[in-house]
Amino acid sequence: MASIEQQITGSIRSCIKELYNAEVTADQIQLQKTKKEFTGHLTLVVFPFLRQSKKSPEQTAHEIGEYLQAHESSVAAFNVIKGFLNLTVSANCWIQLLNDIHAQPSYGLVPVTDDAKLVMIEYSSPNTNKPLHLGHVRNNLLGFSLAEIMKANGYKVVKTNIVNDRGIHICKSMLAWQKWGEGITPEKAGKKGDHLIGDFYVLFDKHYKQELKELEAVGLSREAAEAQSVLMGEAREMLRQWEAGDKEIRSLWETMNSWVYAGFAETYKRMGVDFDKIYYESETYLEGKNEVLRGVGEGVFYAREDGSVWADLTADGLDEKLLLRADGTSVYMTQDIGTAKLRFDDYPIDQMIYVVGNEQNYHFQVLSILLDKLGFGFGKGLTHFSYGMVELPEGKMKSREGTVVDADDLMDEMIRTAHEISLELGKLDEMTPEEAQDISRVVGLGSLKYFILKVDPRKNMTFNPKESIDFNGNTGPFIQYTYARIRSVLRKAEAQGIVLPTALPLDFTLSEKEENLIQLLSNFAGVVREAGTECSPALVANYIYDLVKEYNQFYHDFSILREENTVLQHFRLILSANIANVVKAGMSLLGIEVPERM
RNA sequence: GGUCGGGUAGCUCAGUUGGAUAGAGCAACAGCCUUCUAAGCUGUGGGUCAAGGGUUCGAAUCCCUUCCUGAUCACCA
Repeated sequence: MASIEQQITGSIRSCIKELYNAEVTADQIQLQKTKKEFTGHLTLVVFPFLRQSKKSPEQTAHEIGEYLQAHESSVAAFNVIKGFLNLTVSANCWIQLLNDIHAQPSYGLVPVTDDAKLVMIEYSSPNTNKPLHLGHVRNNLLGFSLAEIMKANGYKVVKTNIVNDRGIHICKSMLAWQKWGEGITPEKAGKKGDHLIGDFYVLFDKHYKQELKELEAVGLSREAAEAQSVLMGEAREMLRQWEAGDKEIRSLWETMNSWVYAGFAETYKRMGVDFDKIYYESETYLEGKNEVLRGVGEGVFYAREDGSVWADLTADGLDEKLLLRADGTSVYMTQDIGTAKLRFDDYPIDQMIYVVGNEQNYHFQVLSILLDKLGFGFGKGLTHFSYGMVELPEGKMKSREGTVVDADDLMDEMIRTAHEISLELGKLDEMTPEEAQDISRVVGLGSLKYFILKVDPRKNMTFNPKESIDFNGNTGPFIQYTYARIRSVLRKAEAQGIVLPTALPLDFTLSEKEENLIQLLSNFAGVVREAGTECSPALVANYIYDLVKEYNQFYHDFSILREENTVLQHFRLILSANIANVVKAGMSLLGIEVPERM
């Protein structure tokens, strides 16, 4: 079905040709939504055609308007204000459009075909020495939502996670456990594994700081103290033993990591995100080293006298980048090269998207060039989906100062607050404890997710826990509430024995607001498509809010179920049902559940 | 200092390929529960779109300069 816009655009082209004998392409025609304060649905900006018409803007607009009214069936009326031609689309066109939407169960979503492009999305990417925090929450929500949006645009999607499971950081936790916690397990401590390991990491840092203080007290400089630290020396030694494959160390490492993974799994599950394939750096970093050495052999990279390996990117406007240390060990970049290679060996990836914070913009710029130099065709095409930091009203998050917001605590807090507010409002009165708990979960997590996703990813954002759980305004609960109310109306209609037709008759009158609602509703497909190219869940979020707000404002004042005119009642129920469907589909693109009642 | 973001109402944010008088929400104040669910709706006040210049019929949007702010420029990940 050609959309109304496409149909009218076509007519405008013929019009320009006939009236002014000039060819214009479709993208020269600016057909946009008419602003609220003017009558009409679609507005044509005629300024670009003045050159062809050689007449005043008003006169040109009038001529085009008259032509369209005569030749284009969907245009019922027009008015001209300055250089703007406002077109009113006929009511039966809108009803036809609603019928079309109503006939499509998954309206707005593109089905995935066998020959669809495959896009891999990497997100989350935690370290195994501490639990997930607020920064990860934004990352996880963006990554998951992005995957859903890409699927809705007809892509095959593989969600992946690269776990940074090796390195000095996990050795610090392991060492602290050996020294001050031998024998403790998550079960014994009554704690999630990731939190337990995080505690030992903090414990290491505490003892390390104390040691530095003591060394500085006897006259050593900061640098000398750091160099002499026994604790840090032991941690480094442990890393060396790990790399050498020491059985005991490896076994401890596996045990402790398994605790962390169990903890992560719980957090991911509650957050509602998942992965199709998990990579571990302990399994990919050697591959990167091989690739770098191959690069040296091919003259793409070069080795210095001390044995370290570098890439010279000055020709690309960047500087020189280290790829292997003098002792032959690999760095972050090396691992990412290895991981990229393994992924492309595993899957026929057409596009690779990395969801990683904007502090790594430079890293991905370099990675792209390095992969390209190594001959990987996908290097240049990789996408770094970069997002800004999450700050608190009090200022920046700093793990060392203990101002980190833990992901588990945060979710607990949101759910608890949702429960308290619901209870206070009497919303839970007629529910079983299980139902009440589920609603609290859906609403609490929904408000958190929506609050984070509605913001343009590129921007740094302030997360205000108090405001986020505000149940008014542009929030998840407001949308969930409207959805629940529509569902309630539909349930009651069914209970009253109202049977909805599969299609509405085309010849009855609609109010202007209802026509606008259909227009807004029909934009869903376009928004999803655009979000796919722009990679922005925020686009979807703000669209849903607009739609829901518009619906609420209009339908708040009268009772659909008491409508006397049957056709009008059917129309309003069908419109409501389709808005509910679109809201549900849109929220699901954001990874947010909608409740049947609340 | 180099590179890359960001700067829109007191606060949090929208603002489509440049289009009409720049929009929401929060906060403040004033109304609305015999109504399909008041987690809602209605109304009022609130702006030099960081500043200056340029491009044109037309700029929050594009270009240049300046200011503020964030990230990055590690043999950390």
